[in-house]
Amino acid sequence: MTASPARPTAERRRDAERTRAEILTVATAEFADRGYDGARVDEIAARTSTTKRMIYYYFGGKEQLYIAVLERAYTVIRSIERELDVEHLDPVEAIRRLAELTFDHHESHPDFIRLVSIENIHRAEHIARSSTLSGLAHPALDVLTRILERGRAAGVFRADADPLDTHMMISAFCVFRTANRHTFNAIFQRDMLDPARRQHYRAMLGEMILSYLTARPQ
Amino acid sequence: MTASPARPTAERRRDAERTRAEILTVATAEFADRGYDGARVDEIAARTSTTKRMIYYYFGGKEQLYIAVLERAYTVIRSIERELDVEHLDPVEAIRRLAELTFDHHESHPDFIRLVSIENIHRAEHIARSSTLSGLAHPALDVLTRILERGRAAGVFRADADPLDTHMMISAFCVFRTANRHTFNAIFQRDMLDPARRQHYRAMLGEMILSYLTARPQ
Amino acid sequence: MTASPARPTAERRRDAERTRAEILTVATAEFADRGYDGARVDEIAARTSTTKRMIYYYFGGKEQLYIAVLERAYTVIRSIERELDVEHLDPVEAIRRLAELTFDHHESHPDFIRLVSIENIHRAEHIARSSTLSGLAHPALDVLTRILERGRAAGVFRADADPLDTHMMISAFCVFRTANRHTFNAIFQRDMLDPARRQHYRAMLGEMILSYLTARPQ
Amino acid sequence: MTASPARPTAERRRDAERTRAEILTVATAEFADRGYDGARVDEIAARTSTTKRMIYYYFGGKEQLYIAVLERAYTVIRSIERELDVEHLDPVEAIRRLAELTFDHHESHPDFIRLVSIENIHRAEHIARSSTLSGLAHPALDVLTRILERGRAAGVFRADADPLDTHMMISAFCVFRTANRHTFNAIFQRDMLDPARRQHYRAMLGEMILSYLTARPQ
DNA sequence: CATGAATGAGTTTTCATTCAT
DNA sequence: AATGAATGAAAACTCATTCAT
Repeated sequence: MTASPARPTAERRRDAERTRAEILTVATAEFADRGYDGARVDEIAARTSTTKRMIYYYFGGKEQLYIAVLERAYTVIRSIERELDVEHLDPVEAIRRLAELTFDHHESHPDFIRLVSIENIHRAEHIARSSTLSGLAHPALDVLTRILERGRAAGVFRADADPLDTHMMISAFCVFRTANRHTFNAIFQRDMLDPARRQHYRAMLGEMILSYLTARPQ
Repeated sequence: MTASPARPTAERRRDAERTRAEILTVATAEFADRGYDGARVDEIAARTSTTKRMIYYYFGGKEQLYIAVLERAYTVIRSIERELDVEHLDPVEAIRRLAELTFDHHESHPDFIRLVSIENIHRAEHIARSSTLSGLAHPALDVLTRILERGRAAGVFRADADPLDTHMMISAFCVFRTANRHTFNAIFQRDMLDPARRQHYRAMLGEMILSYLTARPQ
Repeated sequence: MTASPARPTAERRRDAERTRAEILTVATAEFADRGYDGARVDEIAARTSTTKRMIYYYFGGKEQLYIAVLERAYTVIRSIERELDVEHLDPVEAIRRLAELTFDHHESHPDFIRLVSIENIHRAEHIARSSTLSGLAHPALDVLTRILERGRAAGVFRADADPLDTHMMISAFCVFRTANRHTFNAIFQRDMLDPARRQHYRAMLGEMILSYLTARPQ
Repeated sequence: MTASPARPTAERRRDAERTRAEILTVATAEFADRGYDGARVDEIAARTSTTKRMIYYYFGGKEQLYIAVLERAYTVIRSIERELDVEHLDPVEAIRRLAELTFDHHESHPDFIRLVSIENIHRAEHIARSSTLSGLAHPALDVLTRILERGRAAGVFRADADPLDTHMMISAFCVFRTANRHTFNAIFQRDMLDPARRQHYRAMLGEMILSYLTARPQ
């Protein structure tokens, strides 16, 4: 009867989605910045266009919000990994390219690295609690698996090269550079994220991984 | 009522030192376990034979206690590094041995690794605030510097091999294995600290470092 | 060394005890007045000479405070019951006297009756959680048991008279009069606690119990 | 989009009535279960096929909903009382039968008893606020009045037997058995609602009331 | 009639720190 | 050197109710 309108349900739902997303974005920054215990729900709310109440309305509590943050962060990273396009290269160049892209992704997602560090401090208990996170695919690992197979078949990679080990070596280097930047700099006065040293580390990673993969096992 | 027994000054000083040390030990465990913000002063006091008041008496507050914990933790690690005795080996074997011993030290000091992660979350602001920590020597780095020099002189190591870069590669691997154990296991179902895989990782680290150092720069 | 004084430890402990007791007294009134969910920790604190923080310091939380209130209330009632001195009377008079004293106790402890009603709304879950409350003695029941035995032996009481049943009949009457006062009055316009009717109800209870106990089972 | 089908007014009214009734049923359970302050509007809405908004639409608010719950509960009980059909019996048997039926009604309406307890905690303020509840007839009391009159006329009942007092004695017993079930059981380890003891209590009530009514006043 | 989103004001709880002796 | 009691400020969380459509 009433010429209702202006804002149909679909539009309002979009608003709700936007509110949820805004909270999530702000919460990601806050949790990454201060850790789970250091983060303040009040602070997250204050940096939002909504109120603290909405955080509880949409997420239920601080912990669930944190889990939602982790879920989104991992999902984003995984979707980036899915863009990896290196399989048209020969195995050696594919690995180098993969390592470099991984290096780049870590550098451009410091919040994600921090969230992972924070989650490790909590012994990954929140990941364990999230079915979303447990069931996530590993695009980068899949790509790596295929490249290593090709390289082994071609005889350029050592026979015992393992995808997950290789992934670990790459990750270790990239994660350490970001996650341990501050203590490393404080102790050794060397900023691993100094742009002037970026190319150096990027090349070093590729050589480290390739020299390992192309070496004969001892 | 009780006429408190006359205790000689020296004895009382020893008691004080013991109390301080006890607090420090408990605090190390608590901070490593829960992070700076997650740690509870009450909890530390409760696990101690003294009272909360003593924490304030001896250390001044939670932050200073945390800094004292960091200082002791770094000092202990450094004194372990000072024990390194690899310089009688030829450069290649010395590096392998150094990497393996570093690997072992990381494995046997998980609390230290956690404290470092925690301190990185706080952007090393407490280390910066501590003159003790800024001025600490780097025995491992000194050893590494001398070995690399010998190796380069002998022509077995690449000319551009840098001590701090090498130290970083070793640390990255060892730290990642411990610090990121939980998320890695949650995501990939592989426990990097599984004793059954220990020897595998230990050898892998040596090969990775040596294949890099002995490779020709590309 | 310092001529310490003014307030020795014992005295301060007494203060603490006084603080605890004050909180308990105020809390008893608040919980009895508004029920568990209706009671406000803030309100209890406000009516106290201490702060809300002290409630948590001494009791741990709202629920534990409520349990402490229940424990004290039951303990007080039991100590009153222990004063019962009716066993020098012949069985009939002893029962009448016991009923009358119970009647009096209920009338003078309306808060206790309210707490019991409230606890029943919560299905006695807090009593179940309190070891103190589960293990409380029942002086009134013990007295009753002995009187009924004497009466049965003398042939004045019916053979199937049971102490707990008798206790229940007495309690039902006394509790109902207090606990259901308000709805009864709202529905029937009769205030069961009107002082003018007090003696009437008091006598009625005695007759009801005694006529039952002295009747032949049908 | 969907051209909502033309529904005749009568049908919509019936839906409305059904919605109202559903809310009332759910609310009765929730209020009886948790008390006025413990009940949650959200919870009631969630257990309903409608939304929270409807509760406010139909009832105005939590308090009015609670009053509506009380009104329906009392109305139901009164209509049951109106079914009482004991006046064809001789006075003694009529009283016994009346007591037993009251006993049965209490047992089969535990939610009603709980609501009455809850309302007493609130000093019957909501009943006072409801004109419906104040003006309710008392069928049971009317029946009782006539039986007692007959009995007194016949000389089998004591001259001072009062209908409302008799009603109170019966109610006290029946209400206590249900309302105080939990604390009684927690304290004395006797479940007054154990089906095995049902007949015992039922007979006991009749004897208690009749022995009183047939006794000579003392 | 109906509904999902939103919210203000309150409510419980926590925590590092200090006081008085 | 030591201690139990105390505390203010802030933090997380809750709930009945209303808004906009």
